[in-house]
Amino acid sequence: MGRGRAPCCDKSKVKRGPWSPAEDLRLITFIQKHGHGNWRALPKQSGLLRCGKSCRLRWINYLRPDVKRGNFSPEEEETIIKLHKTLGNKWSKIASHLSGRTDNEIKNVWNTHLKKRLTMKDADQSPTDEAKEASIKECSSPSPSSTPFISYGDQNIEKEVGNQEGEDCVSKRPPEKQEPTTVISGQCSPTDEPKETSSSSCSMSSYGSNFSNSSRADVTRPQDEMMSLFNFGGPYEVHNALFEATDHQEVSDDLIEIPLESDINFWDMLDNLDSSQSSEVTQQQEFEPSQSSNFGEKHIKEVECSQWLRDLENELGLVGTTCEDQDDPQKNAAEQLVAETQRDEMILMPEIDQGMAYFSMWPPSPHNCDI
DNA sequence: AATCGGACCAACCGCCGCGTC
DNA sequence: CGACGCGGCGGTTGGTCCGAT
Repeated sequence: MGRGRAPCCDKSKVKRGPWSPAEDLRLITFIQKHGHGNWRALPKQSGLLRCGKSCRLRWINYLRPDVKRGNFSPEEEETIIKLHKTLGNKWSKIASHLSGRTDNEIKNVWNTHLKKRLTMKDADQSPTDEAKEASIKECSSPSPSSTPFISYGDQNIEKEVGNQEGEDCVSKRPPEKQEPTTVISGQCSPTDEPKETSSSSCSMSSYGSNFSNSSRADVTRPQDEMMSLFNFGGPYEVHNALFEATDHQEVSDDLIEIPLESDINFWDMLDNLDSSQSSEVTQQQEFEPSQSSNFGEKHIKEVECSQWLRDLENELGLVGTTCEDQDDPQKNAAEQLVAETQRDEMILMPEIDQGMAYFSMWPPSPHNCDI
């Protein structure tokens, strides 16, 4: 405390703004392999042009396997309201009681509608409007499809919320803890307020991904759509298996075979495909080759990468490219991909298929997403 | 069809607390 | 014991989307 605050990173050398799919993938892959022991060092080790804080934030708020996406269920909202009553703006504490929810997300929900809802209630002590109905619904008639997500297993919720009457709908709900990647069926629950449940929320479930939920942004943002195709959960279902292992720093390589930082070309290819990617600092500059050798699996990865690229090219119809050489084929594939991508304004989307990652093209426009 | 304003959310910023040296 | 580094937290902002006009 009271110490001069050192900047977390050199802002001039890091990329800022929205994360690209390639960056997400790189971060995910790196953390899968190595965990996130040191956030500050992570960007350099992974080759990301981001500050460690940004990586951490991205991971915690979005990429983490157990992060839950989508609309908050009425039960969750009720819990937030109650916890906020006692804890105030301690978003992280509140988040700790809502499994899969991040403080940032809770904060957003609070600031966007919960706060308004409460002020409406306060303004009108005898509400007869929608707010009242909504609140009644929330407590009295949870839809069978709207499984509560609250981690009621957190027994200390009642310690911290000591003044909870215990008569509320929340406390009456069974401690039903769901799998982190379970589809959030409540999104389309009839109990949801229409204004907060976009119709597209439901339709997105047709993606076949658990990332089906929710918010408008989830539906329309390219990276979200991309991730829905990951076959990941959470947003990234990558994981349940993967990240259980990651947390223990032991990831079996057969789980996901996305070429990691050992192949700069791969990441460059991805980065090139991302039109928004800044090219101020090259990966090569930031990432020292010696680091890649530390991983000791370079050769294996090259083979895997080669195989991966072959599949990729097959997937993309880029047949005819020889893949015997490690560099040129990749480069050719990348160049073709870049050309095609730029032409079609498409972005490479990865899929994980039985341990083999490959990419499929996907339409960035929501209009093209009616699968 | 175009414009505008609100809603929403991801990401950034700066401060704080804790652990380590 | 103080300086430093790092992670975490909460507030705020900027961008995007959508509905209303």
